[in-house]
Amino acid sequence: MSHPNRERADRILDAAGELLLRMGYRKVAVDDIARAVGIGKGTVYLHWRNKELLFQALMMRESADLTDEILGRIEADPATILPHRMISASYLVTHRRPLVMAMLRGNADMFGSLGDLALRKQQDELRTQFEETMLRHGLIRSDVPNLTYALNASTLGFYLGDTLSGEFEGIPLEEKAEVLAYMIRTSFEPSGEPDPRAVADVAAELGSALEELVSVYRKGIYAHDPTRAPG
Amino acid sequence: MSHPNRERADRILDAAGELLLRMGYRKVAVDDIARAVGIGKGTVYLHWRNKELLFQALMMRESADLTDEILGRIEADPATILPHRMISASYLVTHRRPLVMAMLRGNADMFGSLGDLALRKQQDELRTQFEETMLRHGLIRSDVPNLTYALNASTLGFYLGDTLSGEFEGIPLEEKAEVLAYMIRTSFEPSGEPDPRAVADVAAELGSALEELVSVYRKGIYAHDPTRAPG
DNA sequence: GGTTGACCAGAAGTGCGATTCCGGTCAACA
DNA sequence: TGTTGACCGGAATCGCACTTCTGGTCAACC
Repeated sequence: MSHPNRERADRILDAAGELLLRMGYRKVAVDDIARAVGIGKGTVYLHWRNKELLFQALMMRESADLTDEILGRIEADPATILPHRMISASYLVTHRRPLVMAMLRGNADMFGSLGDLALRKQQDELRTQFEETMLRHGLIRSDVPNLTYALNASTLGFYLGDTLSGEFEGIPLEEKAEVLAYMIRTSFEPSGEPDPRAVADVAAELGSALEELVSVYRKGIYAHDPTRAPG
Repeated sequence: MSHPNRERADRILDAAGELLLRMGYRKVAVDDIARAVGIGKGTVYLHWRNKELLFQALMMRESADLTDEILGRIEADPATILPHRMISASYLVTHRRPLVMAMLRGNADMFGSLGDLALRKQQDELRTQFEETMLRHGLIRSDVPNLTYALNASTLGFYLGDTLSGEFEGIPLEEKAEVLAYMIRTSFEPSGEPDPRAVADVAAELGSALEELVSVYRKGIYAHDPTRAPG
């Protein structure tokens, strides 16, 4: 038991994700997943203590991949960390991942999967650090009232708009991302060209924070906890 | 039947609103409403052909009052029509009306009440006219990409944020409205002082459009249609 | 030691008859 | 003529027994 096959774990997660998209959390039986992979049901339990942890792992892997994607963009072009580019890139990357979108939408299904996870704290800290770093380097205006709320509320509608109403379904994702970028740039960034030095510094600082986040994610994916809760 | 008492109609709507807030659409029986007013159930049907129309009337009255409130502000100070003030004023006024908020939230309950109403078209036209007029008078920047979507998506989060998550519950409504105003002003309005002449013109133009809307609302409230649908 | 799948308990779903509820009508009444 | 409330039918809800499903375990097997 000491070292369950990591490659097999990934195959399990692949199958779980596929089934999740097709049938929703409720309808996916652990047995289905095992059969799809061609292993016994018990084997799944060698990897994760229960069904919920399995799906948590799936979401963590998805989040890790997503974050990696953003990291890649930052490496390719440090200016990606500019708020309007960072936020619109996140929007695009998120919307192109069906599992993540399903998670964002699926309030009813699979709640708790990431809801009460300790990762929330991690993500909050990242957000706070993002804002603080940007402010410190002058890449976000200092006169924005209630920055945290402002960013949240202004951005939220872009994520939720598609879900309800479907009024703007026809607009291509890229165009929506550009609208979001426009709004962030005009409302939250100073006018004029950003200082390249500041950009490089922030890219380094945020890059390592993101790498840290990815490693926390990845650690969580395969961490099956053999201890049993008392009681 | 020809002229059911208008004052009585208002008392019925008062009771309906109160009960609606307390128990939700489903649980409110027409009998409850009648009893609360102290009249017979049949009398209610002298005013509206069925329950749904009654609640539609309630929502129209609420919308009319709300619009009137905004009109009052415009009259008191024409500069209220500036996008950032108009939108934040609407936000405030809306959030202070429990019935309207209940309507916005209550997807499950009372759907169709205003959903498939022809008023949508009316409101869409108003929105379009708002944008078009603002652009024409130079009170909205002409370089905003996809203006309609931009305004919608940027604003939506402020209305929905409170509903889900409750993360920012502690922030006073006025402060949130100011954040919204800041975002609209910086993203959608030109820099520099607005031309007072343009403000006055737009105030007049939009004022009459809003008055028109109010009169459509008011007409709808008491308009019981004696004709019966065929079939 | 690693893996399996038959097995179990309890949770979730189903079917359906009995019951309650309530929107809408209309004969009777003031 | 305006108003009422008893009444009706259909729809929603409830109760409950019966069935199916499925997360998790563990003895047996490789």
